[in-house]
Amino acid sequence: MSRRSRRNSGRVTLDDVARHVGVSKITISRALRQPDKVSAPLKTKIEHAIELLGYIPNRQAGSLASARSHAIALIVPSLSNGVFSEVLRGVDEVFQQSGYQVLLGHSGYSIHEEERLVNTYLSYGVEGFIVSSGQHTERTLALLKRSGLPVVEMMGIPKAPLDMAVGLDHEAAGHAITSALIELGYRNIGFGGARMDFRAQERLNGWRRALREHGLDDTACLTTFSPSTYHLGGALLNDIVGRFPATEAIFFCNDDLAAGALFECQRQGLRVPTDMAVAGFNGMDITDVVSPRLTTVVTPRRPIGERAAQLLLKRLNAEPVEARVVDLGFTLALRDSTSIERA
Amino acid sequence: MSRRSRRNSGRVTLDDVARHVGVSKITISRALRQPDKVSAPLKTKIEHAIELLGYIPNRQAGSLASARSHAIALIVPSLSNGVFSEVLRGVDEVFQQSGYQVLLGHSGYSIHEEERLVNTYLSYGVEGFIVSSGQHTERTLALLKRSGLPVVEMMGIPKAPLDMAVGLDHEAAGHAITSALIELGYRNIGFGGARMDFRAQERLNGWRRALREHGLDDTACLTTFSPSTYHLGGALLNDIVGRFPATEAIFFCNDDLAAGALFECQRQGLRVPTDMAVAGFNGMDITDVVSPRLTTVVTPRRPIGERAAQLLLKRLNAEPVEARVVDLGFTLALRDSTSIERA
DNA sequence: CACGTCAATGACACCGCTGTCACTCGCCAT
DNA sequence: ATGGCGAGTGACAGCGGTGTCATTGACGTG
Repeated sequence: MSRRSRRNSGRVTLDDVARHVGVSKITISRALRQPDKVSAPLKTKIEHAIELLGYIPNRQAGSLASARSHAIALIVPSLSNGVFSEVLRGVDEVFQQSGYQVLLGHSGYSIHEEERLVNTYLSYGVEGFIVSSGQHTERTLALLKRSGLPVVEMMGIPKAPLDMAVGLDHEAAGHAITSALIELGYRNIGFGGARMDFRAQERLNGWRRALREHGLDDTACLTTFSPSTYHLGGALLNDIVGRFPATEAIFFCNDDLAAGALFECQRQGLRVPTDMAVAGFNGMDITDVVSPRLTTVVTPRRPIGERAAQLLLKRLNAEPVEARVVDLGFTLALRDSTSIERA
Repeated sequence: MSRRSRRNSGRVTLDDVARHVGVSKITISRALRQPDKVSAPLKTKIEHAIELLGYIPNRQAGSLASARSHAIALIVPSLSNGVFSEVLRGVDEVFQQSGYQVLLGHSGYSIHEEERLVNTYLSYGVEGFIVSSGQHTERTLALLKRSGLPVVEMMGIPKAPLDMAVGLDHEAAGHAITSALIELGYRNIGFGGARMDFRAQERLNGWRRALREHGLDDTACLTTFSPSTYHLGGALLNDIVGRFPATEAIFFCNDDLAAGALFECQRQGLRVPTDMAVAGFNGMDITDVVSPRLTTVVTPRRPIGERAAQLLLKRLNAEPVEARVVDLGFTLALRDSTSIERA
């Protein structure tokens, strides 16, 4: 009697469970989704049958029938960058018990790969997006707009948000740290950048504005689009020192570069901060354990993830969202690597 | 005429495209999946219509109808751990052009969360799994077995592989690095471990075996299940030195701890390796840029990811797999942090 | 006692796509 | 002229669930 049609996949289905229990399949479906609508004894029998048969619901079929995927997409530029793994943790925490599945993708800092991912996730029927702020392709924008789905851009604060946004003002942060260095007495301040995405560029703009406001020179700037590594931090340091020997301090666009530069200084016997002051960006763990401890801009990575997830969740539940754009700010951590004890 | 039934989601469907072009929907489907079966002029018209209408295929429907999801699941313990982000890169690279979608999940080192993820991905109808080796729940094993899907365990070499496996022998690696330290002349060698998962435990076992083989003391061992951090590396160093003052060298179960210990030494003015030798595990970038450079065991993380993906892909394509278990080995990097220049 | 109400369950169509098989038509070999 | 063949296209029935509405029977109420 349990003969299967030719096309049947062989998996245990709702029908199999229903037949085993002797009820209709819709009752099984209800027992799983609206347990209070099914009588207790029947529910118990159904649970046993499910366990016995090893039934696993088919989400594809469920989503198709209900036009609900209960999934959202989170697209980050990189998964090897510690910055995003903390954001991810924040997002995960919020969505953990929400009943939504988080589909995670990484674009490798490519807006075309991002576009591909958006397309893929749309074809999966996700109900919302968390993407990182910055540039998107025209097509990405069109896809998101046409989908009508809620979108949260995170990390930066876009000038023209697609929908919602959570992050911080990277230009202001770059300006703040540079101003602090100036206040400490540094005059020849360089900039070292790698993986110059939109936000790194903004930090650079802040650095430049601060210097110009004080009538200081803003030529000691070296950047590359290569991925950021410790090694590259050391290389940038050497390049900057080589080309701009007067440099007293360098603001690196992230902590990896700053730490790499610090290590290079140690290797060369350059004293930090006496011979060279170094500042980073993000406030990663490493800045707090090296000697001297690294000055940096602490960014609220995990809160950004949490807040982005909360915003999206509210919109998914059709709850009102107080503010569509949330600036979570930043904190300056002025530490030993830029101390004032100079000659 | 384009009136929609009440249940229609409002999205553009294959039918909409078909009506627009004036052919049947199966032809549109074919134009997308088997382009050579559709005449050239028609194909062009179809492409235009798809572009114009903004049609995005519904993967749920497609998977349901074809009983193929073209997706595989990759479950790693952690996404903040740099080790796995490299594995991930290897996997991604192989699957990039394969037509398979990689669904990525992280278990947070919890076998119960892993079980939940396996269940979730099965309900998505994935066609294969890459999971990390080590302990699994009974239920996880049952689910995987019952599914009949190909499974690759990666990182370690399980004694009883579920199906396929790619990795290295962590016990042998722990033994090798400890033996190397002994050969260098160290006699009081400690072990510091955090996030003591299955593989870290194996490294510890290797450390112990090496010491015993040489009649050396194996009590200077401190471990914790807490997540591994730089800070914790420093704390473990202090604890070990405090409780086992004779310790001359410490093998840490990963590079984060080793680097943290090195930084703590620097802070305290302890000379490395003269006062204390330090070794790590994995060969992360940082080991190569700090001063002194850290001795470590270099593990083939990216190749593990690539190989795991290749194995899975072969099985998905029903190609023969030469070896179900692949040991990719490891390399000792004996560097300055364990140099022989002792007093 | 008739009636409305509510809890519990079922029947049926449909979500959007693909497997399968059938059909049409032009062309070439016989 | 006839038949066979392959390229190009279509009809139909699912895939495994869920939305919607109907049905049944027990119970409380005036």
